[in-house]
Formats: sequence, structure tokens, C-alpha cells
Amino acid sequence: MRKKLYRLYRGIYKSFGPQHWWPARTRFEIIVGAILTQNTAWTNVEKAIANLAKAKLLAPRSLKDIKKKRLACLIKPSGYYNIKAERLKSFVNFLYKRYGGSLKKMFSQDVQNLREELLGVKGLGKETVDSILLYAGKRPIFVVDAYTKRILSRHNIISDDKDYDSIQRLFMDNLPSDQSLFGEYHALLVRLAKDICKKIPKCNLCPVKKIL
DNA sequence: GCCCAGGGGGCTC
DNA sequence: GAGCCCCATGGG
Repeated sequence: MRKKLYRLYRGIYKSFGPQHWWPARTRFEIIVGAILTQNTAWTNVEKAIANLAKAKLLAPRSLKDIKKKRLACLIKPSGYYNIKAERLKSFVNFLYKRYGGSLKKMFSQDVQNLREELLGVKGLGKETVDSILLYAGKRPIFVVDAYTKRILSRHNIISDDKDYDSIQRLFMDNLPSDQSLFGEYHALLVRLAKDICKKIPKCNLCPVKKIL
């Protein structure tokens, strides 16, 4: 298994090179992006984030103070804007209630405790929380998404009925606990899916095999 | 016009 | 615990 995972990584890395995720200027922007990108194309998220930046809202305090309705209006391009405004609000409320609004304090918490706490925030599921921990918190936590599942099962590395936790364990038990490796690996899987695996429902002859 | 996107919650059975 | 529905915009 270890070898399979390394082979896949080397193959994709060779084709695409380092991805340098997450594309954002601050940790808070990463968190906002992680929530906004839920089931949404990144190009739409960029527009929403640009609106927030223009309105000087890419900081916990200002996001906490803004009215939900106006927030929803600003993030409209990212879709699900009412729900996502609610989710951004519930995150900053959590941040203030639990850590006095300090991301520094939040990220100095033990990673497993923090993971449980964040999963308790309404609107933050496993993928969103793990993205936050990995890319904003620089913790070695592997992010599993639909692409990861699809690619691994197409390449017969896993069966297609595996759940989030077991896939995450697969990576974390078989690879060194390295934040930058996990970050690149996940980003490369997304890149790969976007480039070639997209819209091929069940393809055992996926072109990816050629690069492995 | 149709399909999907870097999900998650709530409901039903 | 699996299976469904809802949320919603924009690009291909």
C-alpha cells in the first residue's frame, strides 16, 4: 500500500509539479475559502473572496460585526450564499467564544482536540475541518475529497465503498506525517481530477495510468 | 438547456 | 447507517 501511494504521488507530481496550495494570503482567508468552496467551483469562490477583500472583511473581527444579510449578498457568486453566510458566522462566533477571536490561540490547541471542536461547529464537516487544519494550521492531517475517492478507486487502490475515515487513515498510516507532503498530495489529486479524470464516471483505463 | 463543482445538514426508513 | 433532498451560482 505504501508503495502504491508513493507511486501515485510521484506520477502526478512528475506531470504537474508542486501546486503550492492553498492559494490565499492569510490563514483566515484560507478558512473562509474552505467554507466557500464547499461543493463549488473555485473560480466562483475567487469572486466571492474578492468581494470580501474589497469590503475589507477578510478578518475575524469585521466578519463578526457584519450583518448576515450583507455578508450573504457579498458572497453570492460562490453559491449557497445564505447557508455559507450562516456557516462563516458560526465559525467566527466559535472563534470568539472559545479563543477570544485569536487564530493563533486556536491553532496552538492540540490538533485532535481542535479537530473535534471544529467538527462541532455547524456547517464544518470533515473535509472542511481537515482543510483548515492542513492548510491554515499547517498540521499533518490528510484531506479526503470526492476526487481522492474517485481516483483511488479507479486505480484499484481502494474499493469504491470506503468512507472518509478509512481513506484518511490509509494515507496517514502509510505516509510520513508531513504537512507539506499531505498538502501537495491532496492538491495534486484535485489537479489531476480536473485535468483528466473529470467526467469519466467509471473508467478503469483512465489516462492517468499512462503517467504512473 | 444540462451537468457539475475542492460539502454539509436534516430527514426518513 | 444508508439513501434521499435541499441549498444556488457560473462555466463548459
